[in-house]
Amino acid sequence: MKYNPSLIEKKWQKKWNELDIFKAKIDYNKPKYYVLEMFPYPSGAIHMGHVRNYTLGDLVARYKKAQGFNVLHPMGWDAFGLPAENAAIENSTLPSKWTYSNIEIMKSQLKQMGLSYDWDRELATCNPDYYKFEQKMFLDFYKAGLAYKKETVVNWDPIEQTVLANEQVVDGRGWRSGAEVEKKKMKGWFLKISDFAEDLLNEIDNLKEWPDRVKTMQRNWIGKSNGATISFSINHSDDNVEIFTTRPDTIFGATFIAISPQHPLSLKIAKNDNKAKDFLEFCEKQSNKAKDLEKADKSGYKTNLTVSHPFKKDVNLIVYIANFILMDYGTGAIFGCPAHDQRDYDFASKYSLDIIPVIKNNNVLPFMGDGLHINSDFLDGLNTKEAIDISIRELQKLGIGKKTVTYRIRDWGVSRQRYWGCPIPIIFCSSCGEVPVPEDQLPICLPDDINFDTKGNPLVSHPTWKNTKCPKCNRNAVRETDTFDTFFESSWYFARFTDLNPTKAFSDEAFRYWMPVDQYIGGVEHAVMHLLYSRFFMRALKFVKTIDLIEPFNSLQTQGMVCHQTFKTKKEKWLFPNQVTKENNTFFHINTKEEVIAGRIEKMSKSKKNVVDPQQIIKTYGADTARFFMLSDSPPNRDMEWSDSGIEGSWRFLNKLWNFVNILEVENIHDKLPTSFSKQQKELLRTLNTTIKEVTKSIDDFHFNIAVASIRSLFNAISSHKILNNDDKSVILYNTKKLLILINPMVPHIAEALWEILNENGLIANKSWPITDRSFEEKDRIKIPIQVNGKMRAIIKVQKDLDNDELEKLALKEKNILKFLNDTPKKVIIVPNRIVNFVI
RNA sequence: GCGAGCGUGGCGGAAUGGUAGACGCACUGGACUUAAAAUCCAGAGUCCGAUAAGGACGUGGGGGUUCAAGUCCCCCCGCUCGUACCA
Repeated sequence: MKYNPSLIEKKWQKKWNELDIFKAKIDYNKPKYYVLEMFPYPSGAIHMGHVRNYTLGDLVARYKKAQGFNVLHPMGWDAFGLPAENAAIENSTLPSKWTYSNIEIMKSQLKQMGLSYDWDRELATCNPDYYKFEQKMFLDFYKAGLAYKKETVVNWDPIEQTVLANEQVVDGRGWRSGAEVEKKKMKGWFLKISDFAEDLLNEIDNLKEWPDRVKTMQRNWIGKSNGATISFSINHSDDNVEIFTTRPDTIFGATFIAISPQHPLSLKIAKNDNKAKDFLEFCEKQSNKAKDLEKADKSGYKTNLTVSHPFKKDVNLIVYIANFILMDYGTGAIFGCPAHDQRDYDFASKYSLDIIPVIKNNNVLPFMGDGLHINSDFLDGLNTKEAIDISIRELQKLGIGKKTVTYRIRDWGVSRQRYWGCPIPIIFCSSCGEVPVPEDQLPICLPDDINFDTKGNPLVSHPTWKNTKCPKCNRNAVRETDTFDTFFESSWYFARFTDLNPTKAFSDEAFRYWMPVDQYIGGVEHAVMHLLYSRFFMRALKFVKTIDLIEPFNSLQTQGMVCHQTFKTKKEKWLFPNQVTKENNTFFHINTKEEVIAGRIEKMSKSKKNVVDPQQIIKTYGADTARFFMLSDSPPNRDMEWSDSGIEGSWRFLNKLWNFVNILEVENIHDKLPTSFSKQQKELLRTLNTTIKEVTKSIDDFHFNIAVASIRSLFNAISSHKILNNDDKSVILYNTKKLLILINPMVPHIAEALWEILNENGLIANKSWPITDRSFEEKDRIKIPIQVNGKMRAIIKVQKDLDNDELEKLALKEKNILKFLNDTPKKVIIVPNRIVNFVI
């Protein structure tokens, strides 16, 4: 029988479904294991990134099940978001309709992949059954003082009359309208993540199974700095300007003060100073994306104000308004010490300000390192650490400074001026002010009767939706028309999966049993924001006494991107890979036959058309081949390249496996091992044993490509085993069954089918993971490389654990070694069972 | 700009500081076939050498530590992710 994936995949998916074997139930007799992949945005169709992510997760889920864990492996939809509104505008449909139909499509695609989800736990965040709970959570946060309203600056498109997301601003213009984007001040809701900054930072140390790079990024994002605030009094005025610095020790090198354009003092100055006003307007036009802001040329406006230096009586420092000073960080003001800070140096050079070195070095400025202080009065001769302490002490004595800790992390702005998100349950009353919606009036559902013909947020222009009565005084009032940032939904969905309780966000028992997530898997692009918000959310929920857990994810793995070669016509038009054919190392357009330029290998993206549709791949080769290729080539945490030849290779391997098992003679052969073995049999069993060890370790280490490689090696060993008698057949059958169990988490359909062909009863999905057998553990003879001066010159095969003298003697018998050893070696380095190195 | 990561044959990638290139793809030769595909067997980092033995070079570039460096340290180059309203 030929390998027919579409036939067997359907058959076994149906079987798993009928037997409901992936349904998760609380069972206190088994250790639990919660494996979760980041849920997708229902954009319309699954892409290779999803295929990769979910294949990784499914491997873990099935592997842990085989190891005897009670596995929870759910899937759902991150269903609110901007693309649904864009689609609604472009195709005059409703965001909900578009989203739900996408969910249908994508769900059927995921089902074709044979993933071991408990679909009974499926959720969509745009469903009121889901978002009603987060309205309650927000109210809890609000009542606990964790949510507040403050003014914020947004991108405003004057033509569309709408707020633009950063990604909708292209070169300072609205992506649809092309209008120059304005900055507009608006009030929005914020959550006090900064209250938890210290704890979020400290607890990173306890995230033992998170990648170091993610932890480093989060630490840097939180950005704790120890420093000082110093208050400078402004000459001829009662005002002060308070600055923050991490380097109070360089105070004697201060040559100017710089304040943010959004600083209250800047605004005050601009009232009576048109040039200052012009400068602030210039700054407002600058992009507020961090990357643009930092890259922009440093520029400043010299105000008429000066402050006096606290320790240098006759020195006055000019106050500048400078575009590179961020209002959100520290106090929004600094003192500039050009000699020891790159940005200050650039600024001072541009405006010809004094540069006074205060730390001794070899005169290369700016110098950011440590050293002995000079030109610094009472700090002279001290190193940085001492000088920081003393300078703060002296500032304190003067009553103008103190030790201060600052965090770079800002409070989380959760307001979005959009329709397709969870409504924020607040009512504005002209007499009572902002009033939380009473809990018995939840949920506040989105209206369906909307249209996007009117500009701006449909909730604002809706004729009735926002009109309501004040819960306190019953007078006419209006609802908050902002909706939540979609990171709100993704900050707790993993907890909701533990139990789709209709009345509570999560039942205590289910939460306590399943949480935290044991293995979380997703793209590295979420390293900071999503993961940090989720960590914050757990803390906030604990703060309002909903739960008692602070870290949602025990182990984290981040996957790389799926990349593919790009193709362009000579006229610079992108082509899909299936429009291109290769002949003699040259690429041609499949229809026009014109030559095609093969571009760089890049992340698959629709805009560059270098995408391969998973649906097509599954149709051609089946889900198992797609899954196997996803696992076999690259380690999960690195980028991988999709290649046609790679998928072909996987397809060929599964065919080989299929054919091999199909022609295996199993009638009257049992898989009980003989009592004694031939040399060949022993070698094969040894290979099996190493393979079990290696596959287990590689899966535990998340090096699935190595697990695949060793399974392939095992298969090569089994299939090349010569059959001389029935004992050989038994050994082969024994090995093949173990191989099928090992490969099952990767390619579950073919594994089930072959399991059945071998006359096995029951599902392979329910079989236990194989264990190693000590009697086949190690080889007794090993190879030892012999080096001369660190260069490998010979290899000898010796008895294991041979002592050093014997080893040296044997090594010295090698012709090639003697050739290089003219003298007696100066030194002989021997690492037992490892290496011999003669140094001459 | 800042923060983080990555860089190994023609390609994807293996390698507790101890034989660089496991496993696979592509390639070459052979078997089978009327032929092709598929399949099977063999070969293979580059260069020198005879298709051998053996040698030289070789993990983005430059320097260093070490008996020994892909691996550790310093500098540089390139690419990727994030940068707070994309998800």
